[in-house]
Amino acid sequence: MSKKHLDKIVSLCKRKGFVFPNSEIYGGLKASYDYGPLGVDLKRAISEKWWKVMTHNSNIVGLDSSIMVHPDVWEASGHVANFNDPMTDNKDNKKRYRIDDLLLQQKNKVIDALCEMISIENNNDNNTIDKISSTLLNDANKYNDALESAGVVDPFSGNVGKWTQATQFNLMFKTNAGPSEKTGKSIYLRPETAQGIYINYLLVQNSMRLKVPFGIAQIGKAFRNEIIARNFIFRTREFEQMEMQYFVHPSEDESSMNFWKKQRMDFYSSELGISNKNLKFHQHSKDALAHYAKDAFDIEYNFPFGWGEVEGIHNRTDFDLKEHEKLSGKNMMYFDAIKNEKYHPYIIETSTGLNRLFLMVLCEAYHEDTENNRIVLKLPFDLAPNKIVVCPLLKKDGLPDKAKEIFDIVSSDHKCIYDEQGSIGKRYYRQDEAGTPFGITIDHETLDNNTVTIRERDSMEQHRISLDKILEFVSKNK
RNA sequence: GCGAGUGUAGCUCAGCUGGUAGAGCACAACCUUGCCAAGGUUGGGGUCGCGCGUUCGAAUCGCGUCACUCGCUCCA
Repeated sequence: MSKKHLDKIVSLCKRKGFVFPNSEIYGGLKASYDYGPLGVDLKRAISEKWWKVMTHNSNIVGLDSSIMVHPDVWEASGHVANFNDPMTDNKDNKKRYRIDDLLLQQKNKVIDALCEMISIENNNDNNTIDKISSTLLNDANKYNDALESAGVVDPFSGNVGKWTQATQFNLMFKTNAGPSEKTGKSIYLRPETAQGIYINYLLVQNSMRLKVPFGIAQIGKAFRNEIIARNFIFRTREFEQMEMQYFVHPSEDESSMNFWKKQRMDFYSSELGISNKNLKFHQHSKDALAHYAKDAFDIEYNFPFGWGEVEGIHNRTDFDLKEHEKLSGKNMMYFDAIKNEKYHPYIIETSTGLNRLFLMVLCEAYHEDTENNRIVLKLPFDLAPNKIVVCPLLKKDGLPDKAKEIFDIVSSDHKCIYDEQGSIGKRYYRQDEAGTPFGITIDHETLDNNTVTIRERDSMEQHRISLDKILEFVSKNK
């Protein structure tokens, strides 16, 4: 599938009511999209599949925690410290660097010069580096040209760079709780839903009388100030996560990791109809691991723009629980009454982006049927926004009345749509493009003997069946 | 954030070196049509992303801005 396909999918999404650009009448807002009537149904169908697969398992329960939480949560999680990296650009070649990364690659005399400039001692350690970068940031105006005058070399060009002053990139959205800017408290919109699970995990465990291993599942919005937001709905600043955090005994972490890797990969093929050839695992290398992770796998999908992550399966160890215990001073240990043992469970995280799954499902379903000159969205029946289109063959002779009657009956079991506009072929094609799996057509014969033709979207085959066999046919052929 | 490109009707686009907008599809109404788009008639819809400037006059030129695409960069 080529990049051109993405353009076509974007256009189809807008035409058919799946996804609209947000705030379009005001010129748009970067990387912000709205889900239209068909889109919201598709998105909901995907999340319902996930919810069912997760929480119908007896030892996984649901949670809906708040988007806004106590700011200390993000101190404890490491998000405040780890995602506020001071950056600088080299104006000569437009390269951008994290200042700490850059300094690590400098000769000692350069670091010495910087230390002297900001009057600290050079201990030749990471602490010194951190101190330099935070000072450059905090007094950005004063140390405007510090990097350049200290002779900091651009590793790419090998020359001293023309460095801009240190700039902070805040990955978290900061806002104010309380009606007054002055008295209110600065808080963050959550950058991941996981922390809401961790801070509640003992309450959940107690109230549901759960024993390790158990899981907590949550679907909700998260917010990140991505530096680049691109590829349609693939990376947006506001997005919806579906996370399941699985709490295990520390000795069980690796087996649990393997279990969930398989479970999650299977989900895509068996529940969402994604072809295996378009899916793969990607293991994070040890030095690319997040600050909390011991091991991490992504599930990637072959998007029109290349392989992209749709889910992360991470071994987060006991890092988060221990950090929360440290900062809050509250016990975060699980008590195993049978073994009479107290410990911090390890957490295996499965974290997926609903919006990405949505895009993946659309990319997978999109087909150009050149033989019949039509576009078909081959969505699985369960995911299709509309299941059946009901059409009178002609807009006369009482056929519309009969069709509406049938529409009412079938609608009680399946989401249906009624269409009498245009030629019958045109109406079929319209629905093919929206992914509607079946079409029922009412003709004069229907008036005589209560039979209709039912047409299948993918094969375009038609069958004559009696009215009372519609549901049976649909459930057999979906 | 930097660089390049793009921005005209719901969608895809045309509009030459400036003279105040078009097509196809889509949509709506009516006719036609007895099962797989593109038949007929009629109609709705655009201050040409937005702002400022140059000009007698700008969709067309310049600057700024917003958005999208691509490349760097970043990515829990």
